[in-house]
Amino acid sequence: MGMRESTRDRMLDAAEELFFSRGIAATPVDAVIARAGVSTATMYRGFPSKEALVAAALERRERAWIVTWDAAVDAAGSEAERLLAVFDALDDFRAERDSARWCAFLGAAAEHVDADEEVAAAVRADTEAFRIRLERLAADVAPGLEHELAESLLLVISGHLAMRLRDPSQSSATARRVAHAVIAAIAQAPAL
Amino acid sequence: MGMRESTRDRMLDAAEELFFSRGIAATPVDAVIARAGVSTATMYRGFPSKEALVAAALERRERAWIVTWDAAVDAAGSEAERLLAVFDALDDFRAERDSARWCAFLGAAAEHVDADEEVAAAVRADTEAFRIRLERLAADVAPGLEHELAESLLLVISGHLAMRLRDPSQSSATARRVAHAVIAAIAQAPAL
DNA sequence: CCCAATCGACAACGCACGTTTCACTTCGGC
DNA sequence: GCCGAAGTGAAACGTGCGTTGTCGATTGGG
Repeated sequence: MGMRESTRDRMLDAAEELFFSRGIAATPVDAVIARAGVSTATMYRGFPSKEALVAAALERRERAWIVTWDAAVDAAGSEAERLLAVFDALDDFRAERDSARWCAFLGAAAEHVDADEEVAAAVRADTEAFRIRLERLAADVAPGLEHELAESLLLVISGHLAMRLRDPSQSSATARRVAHAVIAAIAQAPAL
Repeated sequence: MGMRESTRDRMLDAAEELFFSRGIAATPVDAVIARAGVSTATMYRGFPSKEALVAAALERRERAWIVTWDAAVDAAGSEAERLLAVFDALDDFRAERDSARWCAFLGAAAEHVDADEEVAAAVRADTEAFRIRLERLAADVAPGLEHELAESLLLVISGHLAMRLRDPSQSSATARRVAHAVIAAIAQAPAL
């Protein structure tokens, strides 16, 4: 019933590269199959549907993103720098793969509006994981206000990713500057 | 060659409501036609293609958004309040129409990745108009730094809209707070 | 009142895409 | 070397959708 790991990897590689750079709806299953060098039957034996393939690709990307993020946080110094390291991770992640011109989860959320429970669940899981990790880092910078700070930073990061959707070459400098202002405002004036 | 104005309006009403709430690709032309109470032939006599209909709906929405935004700016007091009025306008715009649960232009950008010149042009035009109007308002708050401030606020607004994509009921409070911090940081420390 | 423009109803075409099936071949552990 | 699992290649199906065409009814300005 299963499929060989190398085959599965090739399929997910192709799915990631095509779905998340050209768009999910705009990429036919045939294109993924051709890119992976796999037959139609093989794909449908490994994944029940296109949607399942999309969800699997999203989940694998989520795990890869966490690894990149963790590495950037570990490389940072102060608590504030560890919090801002998410922008380094964003840059690293984009540099590593062509398909990360913009956020796959943002794109998936925009394409699958109210439908597709499997994909929607992956998007929700990503957002939640993101928020929780931000809160953990924010607690070291602004104890007691980590919820507020994390929510604000989540908005800044989403804004950066949304800007990238229109202009994929956009640097993270503006986002970093905004994030810095937010951290300063919350950390320096905790009574605000 | 033309079409009666009332017919065109009904078509654009239906297009806006369906395309921008359910998604463009997920909405067949038939659905728009049915909703507008119009025949297939009539629609294709007025618009050469689905893409043209989408572009026309985007352009009309752009104009409506500008009206809402202007009204909110005029209702505001100080220069800083006039700059922050964009969030009031965002709330007003969403309250006025169901289809404004999230940003139509953000959604269109996500769905039409590299293709569709007509739609892409409308998205670019919206982003540019947005930036220019923000710069004009920002010039009164932080003279000489209006480009920097406008770019930051554009990011904050995009972030708010992206968050709404995942949770359409999200209020603009967080975005407003972040925007306030950005304005304070740039206006109070112009040498930064 | 008339005529031309506009519109509605409906059928049809063509195509692209997701999915299934089938007959056959290759791979890999026992 | 055997045998089941995994993969190939190609064809086919069903369907949904964008688009076109026809034709009779409706409309509205001169």
